[in-house]
Amino acid sequence: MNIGKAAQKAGLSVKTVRYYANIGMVSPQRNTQTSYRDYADDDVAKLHFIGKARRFNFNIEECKELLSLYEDKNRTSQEVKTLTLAKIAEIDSKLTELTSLKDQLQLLAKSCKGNDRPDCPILDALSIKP
Amino acid sequence: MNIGKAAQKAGLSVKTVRYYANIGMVSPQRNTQTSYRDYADDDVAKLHFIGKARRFNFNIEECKELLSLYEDKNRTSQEVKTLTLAKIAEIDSKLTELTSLKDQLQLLAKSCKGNDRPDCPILDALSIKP
DNA sequence: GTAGGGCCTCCCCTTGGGGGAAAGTAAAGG
DNA sequence: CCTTTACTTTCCCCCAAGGGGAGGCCCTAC
Repeated sequence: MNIGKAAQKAGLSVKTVRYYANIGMVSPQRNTQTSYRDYADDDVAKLHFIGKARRFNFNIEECKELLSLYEDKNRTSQEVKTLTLAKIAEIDSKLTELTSLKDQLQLLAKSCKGNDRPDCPILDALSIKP
Repeated sequence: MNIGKAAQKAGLSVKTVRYYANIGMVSPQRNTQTSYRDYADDDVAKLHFIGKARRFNFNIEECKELLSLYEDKNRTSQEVKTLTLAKIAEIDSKLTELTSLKDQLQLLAKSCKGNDRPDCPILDALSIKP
């Protein structure tokens, strides 16, 4: 099938699917006359797989790893689990960081009256030396 | 002072400081002979202010807003507080999203034995249609 | 025949700078 | 005074993960 149909089936944009082809992640056959990309059902399954992995915050490089594991019938489940745990840890540290930021901002916001006067503890905090 | 000294005082890289000059966020004087940027203490204070705001996850455009409020002695504290609350809300929605991702990944990881066998519920989940 | 839509490649754009080249400048050492 | 070294300048390319659009084929429908 053509790229438009494949993209639609996989729930991705045509641009995205073409990008994945360009970086060699999902390489469809080519129609020799038209040079149109020709996606098999198997390709669409991969695209769909990648789409889900991306939504789970795996980046392109990690998606490539997952995809090669997905295609390797001899992989161990441990290999996949390791990647997943690493991703969880990564998300966790991001969560910690964001939570800390939020807490600090909330403290600042609470200390600021938010009225018509110019004195603002938030700006004061941002100007304090280190 | 020269850019290196200013960057060091502000705790930023020279590249970053030059970038902020290029986008018109902190515009130092120029030495007319050498065309070296010449940072005043006031400029360094702004750089430092921006550095802190960036660490609070404010993007460049928001930093510009904060900076103009910072420089405007007639601003109301409400204007600043509004920006801060918006940033808190933004961080909050990011937290929600990441937490949901983490929960889903943890469910998957828990269901995967992580052993030498090839059967892997994680990959299975990624291949399920939607 | 021609109008529309789908597909192709190619190029520029995004954020917030990083890396490095080529060339001018300043400060320190012999 | 001369050289070396450190600093600064502008300029250009690079990152992720595509998005937007131009210009040009290809196919189908009317």
